[in-house]
Amino acid sequence: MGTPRLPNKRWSIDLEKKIQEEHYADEGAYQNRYGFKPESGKPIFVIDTPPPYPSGTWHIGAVAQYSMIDVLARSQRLLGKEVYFPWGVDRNGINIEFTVEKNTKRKMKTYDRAEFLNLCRETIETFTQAMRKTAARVGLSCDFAAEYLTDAPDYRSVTQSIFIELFKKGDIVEDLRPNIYDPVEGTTIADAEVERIQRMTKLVDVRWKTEDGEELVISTTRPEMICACGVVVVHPDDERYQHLVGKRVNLPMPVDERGKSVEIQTHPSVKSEFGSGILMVCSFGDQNDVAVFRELGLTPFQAIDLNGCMTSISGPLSGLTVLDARAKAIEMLESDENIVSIEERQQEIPVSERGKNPVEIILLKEWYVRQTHIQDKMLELIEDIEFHPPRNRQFLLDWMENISIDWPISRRRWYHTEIPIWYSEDETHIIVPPVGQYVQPWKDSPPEGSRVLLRNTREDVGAYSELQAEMGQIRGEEKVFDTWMDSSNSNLFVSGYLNRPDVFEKAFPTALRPQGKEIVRTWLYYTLLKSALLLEQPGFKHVWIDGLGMDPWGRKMSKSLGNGIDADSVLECGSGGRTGAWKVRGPDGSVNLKANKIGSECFRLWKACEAQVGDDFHINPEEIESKYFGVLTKIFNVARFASQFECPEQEPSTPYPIEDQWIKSEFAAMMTTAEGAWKDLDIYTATQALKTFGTGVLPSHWLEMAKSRLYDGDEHAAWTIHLILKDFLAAFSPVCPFFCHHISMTLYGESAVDVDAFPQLPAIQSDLNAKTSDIEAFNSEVWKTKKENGLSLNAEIEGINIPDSLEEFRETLTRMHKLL
RNA sequence: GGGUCUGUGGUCUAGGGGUUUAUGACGUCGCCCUUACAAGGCGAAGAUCGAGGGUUCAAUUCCCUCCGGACCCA
Repeated sequence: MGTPRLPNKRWSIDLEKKIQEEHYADEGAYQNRYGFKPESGKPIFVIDTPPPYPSGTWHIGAVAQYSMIDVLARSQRLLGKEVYFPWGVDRNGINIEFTVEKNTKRKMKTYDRAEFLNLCRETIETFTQAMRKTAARVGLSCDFAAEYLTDAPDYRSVTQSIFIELFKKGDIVEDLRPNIYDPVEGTTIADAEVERIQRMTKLVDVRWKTEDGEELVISTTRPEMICACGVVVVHPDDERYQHLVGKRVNLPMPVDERGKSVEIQTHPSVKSEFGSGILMVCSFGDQNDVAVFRELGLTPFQAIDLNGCMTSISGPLSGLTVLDARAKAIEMLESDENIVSIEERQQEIPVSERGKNPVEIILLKEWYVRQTHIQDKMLELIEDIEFHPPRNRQFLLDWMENISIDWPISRRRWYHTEIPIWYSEDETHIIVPPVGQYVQPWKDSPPEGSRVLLRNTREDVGAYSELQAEMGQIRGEEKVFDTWMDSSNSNLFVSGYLNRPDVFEKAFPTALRPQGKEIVRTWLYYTLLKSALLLEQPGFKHVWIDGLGMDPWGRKMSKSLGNGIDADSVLECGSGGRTGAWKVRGPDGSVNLKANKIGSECFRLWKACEAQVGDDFHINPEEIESKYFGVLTKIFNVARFASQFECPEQEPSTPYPIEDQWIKSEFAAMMTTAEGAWKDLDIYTATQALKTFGTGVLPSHWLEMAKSRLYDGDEHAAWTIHLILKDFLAAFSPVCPFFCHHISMTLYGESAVDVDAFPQLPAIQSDLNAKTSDIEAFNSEVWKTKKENGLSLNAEIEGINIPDSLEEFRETLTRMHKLL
């Protein structure tokens, strides 16, 4: 026995930070420890981490989730896998464009394109730096040296090459179709980017006349769209209007370049109880109009142009914005006495998620990824993927069931990956770059190795260098990709597609996709779509879909609610003796939360213990500290206690006393559970098992039994405590890596985070494990009796009987409790 | 408005027809500085398992409806 080799009396945030800094400081050592070494010979385990989008603050829920991905990465290393835990940053997209516009108070399209891109790049780089810091502070063991940025040439070239590959296969098509369009931002958007808001609108009852003079009334909120009306419909079962079906009705507004009347037909989508029960269908007032036009085989009109203004078919409204046109249409209808009534009513209108602008549906020639044809195949492939938790597979299936149109992927924005195409002067040919080459067609010429394809049939007709003269004045595509086009390549990119074919062969399907449940319909779906189209394979072996971080009352954290909690404030809480304080708006006014020490280890332990994968979790710093900091202290003290006893050079060859056999068997049983849980990506079960053992039966029962032997220099006891502690730290290190690293380095000179094979376990003796509850009950009873009799715990006591079931433990229990 | 998931002491959680007078943790209360640990130990109180209906000899567990929450969609 000597002085404890762990000098600190307890775990602290300052100690944690010091260890962390040392850990990250030596890049060589760090890379050696956590870098991806595909040639190591171990089974490859690639994690397709969600590249975070730097926006200035990293949501604490996302940081918590990311720390759990780190737990998965570390636990797989512990199980002997060659883990690739990439650090990627998603930097494409409209968010950063908006940020720059806001900061400079200037709209994107007033800039020179190259100048604007530079501003975006600089801004996003500062955000990225802050995010890297937080990533290190929460203890991520990513391969930071291999950082990838989705706006960097190497990543974008993969996106472009995949686009070309899919185009050649016929899975990407160009077509004139109705598109959801944000006229303010000047771009098409996908279904997934539309949201709806409530607003007041005028519902106008307009008088129409059939060609033979019968009057009918049609209610509409969009009278300016009358010029694009293709048909008037009634419900097939509506008795009131059967006589009208087949007749023609005159448009109540003047129009140009089109017929002045339309036919009356039937359609089941009409709600007879709404207004008069007669509906005008225009190209395109809403999604239903799109469906009716398609079903009835009508030719759509182009009523609104790319600037959100009325086109020439609207006659006197032409050139006006939609809102002005609506006002003028009402005015004109009124002066012609064609308005029966106007009613103010609340209505839900579709707006763009990013700009909150009312969107229009207009006809545009855009690029699409075909997806409706492959749904059945995808369903088949997805069956091979293991979901964690299994029920979250349903989110994906539900979304897939609702896929009815192809995925529009072109956008009229700038800070995105460019569509890698040039068009010949006569528009019949397209020119594409060679694989792996990043191009910006809006400013560059086709690079060496570019090919010429027929635009319609995709047939390769030769090298651009040879056909250049025939192409005439070529035009570079100005449009860019939807950012999901980039993100949905992440698993291919990190698994080595195109860049490391040798690795890709072993690494695909990607071992694990961890993500939040809110982006199943986008990131997960689009990624699986790509894998299905390109490779006819499921993209992943495992998909791990976690819940979301909520405020302490279970509500979503948001700026408008004022209930957000900053991640850095929690991770830094307790450093330099500073306490943390948070003012959070709750359901009944503001609440002040206080904590003295949290840090990354406690934060990670909390998330690991608190919620099963898939469940939403409440984030309350006070709770994190009170429930989990004590666990660290307890385990730290067990180690500190153990550290005063030398570990024997060799395992003693004589038989172990019964209590040592018992605790080793208990330990083996617990570790078996933990190992199974780690294999199963079940953080909760593994951590709970370790925590319960490490703070419960080990210190409270066995340590008390073995204490006197330890003080007496007993080799069996010393060997046992160190055997258990060392392997415990290895198994616990995925959750609290710096904590375990520090203790194991101090005691054993080897780091728990470097263990790359799950420890060999002692034999499980189930007859001994069966005694555990009796032992715990007996000990409790003795402690209680001593307390009731006012005796200190190390006082002698008489009159206590050891039950028959614990006969084998008679000697140790007698010594432990000083029974007489 | 629709779909999916979810609902166990103040908080988080285990259990998934009878072995349950429902597990454990935190918090609360009471007692105790017992040589690793008061960031500890012992003990106590606290839940009609969201509400109502049904199936069953038996429901916290299965079914239905409703209510709350979350995610997604319209």
